[in-house]
Amino acid sequence: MSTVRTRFAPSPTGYMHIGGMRTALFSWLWARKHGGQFILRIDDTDQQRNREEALQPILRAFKWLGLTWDEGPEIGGPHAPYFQAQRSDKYRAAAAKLLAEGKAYKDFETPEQTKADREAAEKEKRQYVSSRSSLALSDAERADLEAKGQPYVVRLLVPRGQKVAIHDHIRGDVEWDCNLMPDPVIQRGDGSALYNFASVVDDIDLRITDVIRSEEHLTNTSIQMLVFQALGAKAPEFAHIPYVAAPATTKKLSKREIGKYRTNPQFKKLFEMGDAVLPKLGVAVSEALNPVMVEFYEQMGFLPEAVLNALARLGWSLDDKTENMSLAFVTEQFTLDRVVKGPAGLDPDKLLAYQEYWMSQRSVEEKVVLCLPYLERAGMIPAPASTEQRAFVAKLVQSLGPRLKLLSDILSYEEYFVADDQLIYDEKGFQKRVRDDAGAVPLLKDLAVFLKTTPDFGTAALDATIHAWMESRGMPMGQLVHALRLALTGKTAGPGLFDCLELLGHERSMARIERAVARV
RNA sequence: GGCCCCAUCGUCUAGAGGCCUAGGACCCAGGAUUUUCAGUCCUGUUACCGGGGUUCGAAUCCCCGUGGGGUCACCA
Repeated sequence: MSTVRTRFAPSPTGYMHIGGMRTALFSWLWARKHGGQFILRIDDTDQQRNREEALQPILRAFKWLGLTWDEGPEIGGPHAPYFQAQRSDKYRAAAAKLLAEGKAYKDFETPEQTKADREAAEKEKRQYVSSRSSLALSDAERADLEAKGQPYVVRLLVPRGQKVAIHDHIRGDVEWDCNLMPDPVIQRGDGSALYNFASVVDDIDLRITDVIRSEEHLTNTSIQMLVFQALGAKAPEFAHIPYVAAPATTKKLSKREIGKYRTNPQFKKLFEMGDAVLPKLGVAVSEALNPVMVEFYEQMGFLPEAVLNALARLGWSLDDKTENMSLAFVTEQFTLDRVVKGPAGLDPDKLLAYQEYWMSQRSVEEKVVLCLPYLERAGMIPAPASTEQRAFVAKLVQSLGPRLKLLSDILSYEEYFVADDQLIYDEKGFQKRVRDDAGAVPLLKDLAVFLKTTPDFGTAALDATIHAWMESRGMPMGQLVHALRLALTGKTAGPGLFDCLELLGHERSMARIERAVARV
């Protein structure tokens, strides 16, 4: 049995589609599960733009998620080049071979004529098939036309009177009637190859054994099978997995619908999170950076394992209960027969749930390392953070605990990074908990006096002393908590109160209490 | 329109003839814990697209509808 070789063949479009990523993941999993190779091939046949730049975000997404490739851009391989634009001679040679063997023919019909034929067939409600008028030409006539520079395309001669069939790993047996297929163009007038042809030539050349791709290619497979046959090559195994749909729909997730997705009830949340966070990092939700793109999730501070987990569970399941799975585990367990047949909508809520789980698996130290760049990019701490700052962030992350869901959530705790006189208050909360609460101000004043003589500002010590202090006054903690939190952080919610005090320390806590009392 | 694919809670899914008065997770709603929030722990609501078969028995097999989707290029 030969080694399993799968491939993913993106076009360098400047971003990585999350649905494409899911397809790539399944392909990667299949190769890795079998100890085979995963190849990245770039379909850049008609790219005018800067390839390098347009390719980077795609490679970046693979790297971020840890989906390594064995052959392809940056690393090359035994079947280089891996860019279709650099392989045109191979396609031309293959086309010439088919031409010589009579399995393809030069079609001198003008595009206008072909189009008219197609439309006529449509009007008469009959299946359009190629006229093959050029096939009736004599060799002399053909030579004459070529000599005169009459442009032509090369079409594959579809063998009439038979069927093409595949045994798809997910769809089962699927077949098409060749009598209903027009002869597909495999080479353009300018000599360049078309996708359905180039793709097959490459799959043969790269020794691809398993083609795992999105189901929108299912129909293409009929043509490709004929090309494999014409080229005398063994066709690979096919697995057409369902496409990823927009949240709560069965429609293919598309970059063109981004405007609509903003109002999609499930998707909305993600857009709003992006709007709130991304500007702090100096970027913004855009055509290239939005919840359809992998990079969005990276920028927002999702963990790779969360995105991977969500993607793996989109259209695939292990059993009736296993939800949280690492990439290594999924690699071990992945099988194509457990891929669901229907399209699956991306579920932002579920993704968030996986994110919470995987965040809970990370140590405080790990979270700190991952959060620091966010704070630095947002300018909340100076670029190379000092040892003291790192220690402070560690303490904050520790106190935040499960409140930190996305790495970028750290950005919403500015109150721990601003100067005391710059603190912004939740005015509604301040009104309710401080101004309108008759007991609040006197209590805060008394507390300030008491804290002056409280040297130990550790959470545990504060917990004990303040509880005792309140008890001595015959008051429940509830009386103090809200007003004090508002005074210290300007907010109505946050980490435990004693954590807030310890984080800010003696001096800053005192200053903030005084400022709060003064602004009433 | 032709061809092809698909169809279980709101969502992601389990289910390969009896284990199904359909299971899990997310979401949602209650409750408990708690100084707030978050978390955690309980509890709860909600689904087999419709109609015919086959069978002692169908979510599961077959057929027909219906619905959804993909694809029909000198795009990939």
